[in-house]
Amino acid sequence: MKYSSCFAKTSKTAPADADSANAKFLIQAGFVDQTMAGVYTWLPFGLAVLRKVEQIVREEMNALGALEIFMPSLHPKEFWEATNRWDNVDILFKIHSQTDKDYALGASHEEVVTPLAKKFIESYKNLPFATYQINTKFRDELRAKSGVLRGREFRMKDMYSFHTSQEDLSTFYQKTLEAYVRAYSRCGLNVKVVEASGGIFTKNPSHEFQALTDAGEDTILACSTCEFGQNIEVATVKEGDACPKCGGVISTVKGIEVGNIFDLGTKYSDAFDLNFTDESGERKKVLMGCYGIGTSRLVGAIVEACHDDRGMIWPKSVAPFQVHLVTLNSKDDVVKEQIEGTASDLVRDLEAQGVEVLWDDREDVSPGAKFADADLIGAPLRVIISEKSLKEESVEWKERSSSESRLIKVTDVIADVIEFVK
RNA sequence: CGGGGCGUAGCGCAGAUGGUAGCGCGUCUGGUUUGGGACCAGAAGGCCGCAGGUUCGAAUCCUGUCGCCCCGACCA
Repeated sequence: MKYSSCFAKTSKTAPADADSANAKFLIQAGFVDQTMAGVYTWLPFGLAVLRKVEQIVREEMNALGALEIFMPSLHPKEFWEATNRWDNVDILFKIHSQTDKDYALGASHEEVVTPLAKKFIESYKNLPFATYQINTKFRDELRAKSGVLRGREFRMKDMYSFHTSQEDLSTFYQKTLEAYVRAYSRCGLNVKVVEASGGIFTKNPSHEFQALTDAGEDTILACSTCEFGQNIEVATVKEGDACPKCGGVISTVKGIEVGNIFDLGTKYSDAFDLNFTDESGERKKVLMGCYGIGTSRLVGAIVEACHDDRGMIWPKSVAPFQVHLVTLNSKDDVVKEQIEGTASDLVRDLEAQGVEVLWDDREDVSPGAKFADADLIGAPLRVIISEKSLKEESVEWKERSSSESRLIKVTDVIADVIEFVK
């Protein structure tokens, strides 16, 4: 893709009121645009990242055997009344129609998926199964904040599982926990799995997935040596204590909650009378689990964890493109043509190999401005083609995460890039 | 929802004591430039968030209102 063809440009100045790194850089680099408080448009570069994150999550859910569906965001009032959440959930957006009907905008989808499952579950032979969607959620938060970390409209992957026994649910719950850790890891983010409150969902323990960074709004008590961690809301340990698992020291850290899983038990099966017939012909409640990953928040968390003072530093797996190609102008028309020719050949060959390239083809912009934009946008690899490099029959290779650059022969670039993006 | 801050050109900002709006960046034209956000000349671009009020006169004072950000409360 040519930079000049993208309408969403970078800005030299950061937005004045953005405090968090994700808001600052995502807006300044033209990845998102704020429509209103807590609501963002995902622009081409930002959408590319969001899609990659969601695809990774999708692959991990598919690997669990869950099947993807797509549920509506407009919900009938009756579904939310069935769980007493119409009047008791403050964050629920409610809509009144011209035909005098009430609807909710989906803040979550237990109320939709449970009646749905009821249509297909009759006996133990239909169980277990899990289904998920990646969709937009609406929550009337009192205060949106921190860029895409806490919005009123945001993207979320939510999965629901249905079981005949607690053992089966627990097994699936554990497998999901492991799949979540893999998904975050593939997105370039290290997370801590912590014990958390089940909120209004369940009395059973739940687990949160916390990206540990000072920008986080959650307080975590974590062992410095083993994986033990608890959200301060439910913590049975305090700072300085010995870890109950390994004896290490417990310390306080900040985290961004990028996922949460719940053992729902029969909470929703009770509300919607979701039953199955077991082997002996007895009617029993279906056991459910629900599992969420805020995918747009995850993008924000990645920025919080992966940036420096010049801009974002995308992990290869979720970068909007792998290669940021910069061509520098020459006053010599012949050399200029060589530079352009080399660049367009390189773009063509890389794209043929499935490598995504942003080519900064602007002619009226100084080298410094192009470098600053490359640092801001944060593609993993910057490749410069210039008069200087072509004299050595080379391009200049610089990784965003490193301060060193080196020359690579033009004839070797394709192979080296393919190796790099692997 | 309580507390605080801020709304002036696309972005970042300046506009004591009221007199009808300016700077930098960006944009457009022309020219010179080209390895870490180049330079010169010219130009376009504003209902000073919105609504009332005070005044001969309001970006400026008063009242209300809307919006954005931060802290807190809240948070599946």
